Amino acid sequence: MFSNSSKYAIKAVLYLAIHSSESKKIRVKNISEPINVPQAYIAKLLQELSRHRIVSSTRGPNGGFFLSDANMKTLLIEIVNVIDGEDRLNSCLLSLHNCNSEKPCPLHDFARPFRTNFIESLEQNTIEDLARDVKRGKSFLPL
Amino acid sequence: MFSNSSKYAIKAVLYLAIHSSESKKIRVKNISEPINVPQAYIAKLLQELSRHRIVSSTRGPNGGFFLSDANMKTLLIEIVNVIDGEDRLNSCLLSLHNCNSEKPCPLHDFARPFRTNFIESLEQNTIEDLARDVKRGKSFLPL
DNA sequence: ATTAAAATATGATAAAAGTCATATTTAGGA
DNA sequence: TCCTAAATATGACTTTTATCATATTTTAAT
Ligand code: FES
Ligand code: FES
Repeated sequence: MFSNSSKYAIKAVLYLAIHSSESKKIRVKNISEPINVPQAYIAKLLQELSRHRIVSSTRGPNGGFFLSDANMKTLLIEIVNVIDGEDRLNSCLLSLHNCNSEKPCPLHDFARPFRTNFIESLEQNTIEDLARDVKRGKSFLPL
Repeated sequence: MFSNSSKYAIKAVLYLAIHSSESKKIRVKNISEPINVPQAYIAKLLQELSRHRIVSSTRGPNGGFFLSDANMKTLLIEIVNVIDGEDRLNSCLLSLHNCNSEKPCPLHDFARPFRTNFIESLEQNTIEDLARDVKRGKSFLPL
């Protein structure tokens, strides 16, 4: 479904959503441990996310990563698209490329309802929404 | 969702379901082309499937692969499990391992209803069912 | 029996995904 | 201004997945 990298990215951004703010930056060392991802790996992913303005960062002493108010509105699909590319979630289950709902492949109907639904969830929900669920005890960490 | 190998395997078995029989064996050369998978690759997968009695085969002249009546009853999940292992479809979206419906991770509810449903389809439908859909014009090839 | 045609077993190579290492740049504090 | 702490850029290494190649075994036909 997601690549490993996307899972890591989501975990990292969610961690920042819950624990960081403009006035409380977190450095990569202190992100990697609680989300259980190798430091050098998550550093690279955060840099990529930063380039796409999905997370914010400042360098130097007391620098680190954080989510701005705007960052909190990031849709989950944006994170996945940046890391995995736009095709991964949409491609045919059997990788047939000229298939669609008019000419569905033999597995199309097994998965379509779910997939549509799932992708819509990713398109409609923000990081802020996920963080809120956690705060309300609707979903759980640790990551 | 599926690995490439699983997709190939499903395509190959489905092709056999539609075109082969005990009295009409098909050799690997004549499977690989219509399903659009490299010959050496699909050969290896068919051997693995054969070892697990998901397809049948005989060697020597006029040999080849085919599906016995029993093979036609193979559940789709069996193919996937043989090729991808049993965990791939079931693991948490964020790869958290101590998560369940009691303590769902932040993405759990996005995907669970659909995933359960999808896996059930794979557990309930056989290759024969897929082939029937194709024959009835409910779903389409080519692979 | 001999030969040829097929699957089978085994392993080598290539490409992609995941992981690690390090030199450079930026920003803050002494 | 100079030093230090942080992200950034770049690239090397490792593991997994995908792909290709080949020698062996089995079976059928002559
Ligand atoms: S999943 Fe194959 S046609 Fe839609
Ligand atoms: S998908 Fe993560 S807990 Fe179920």
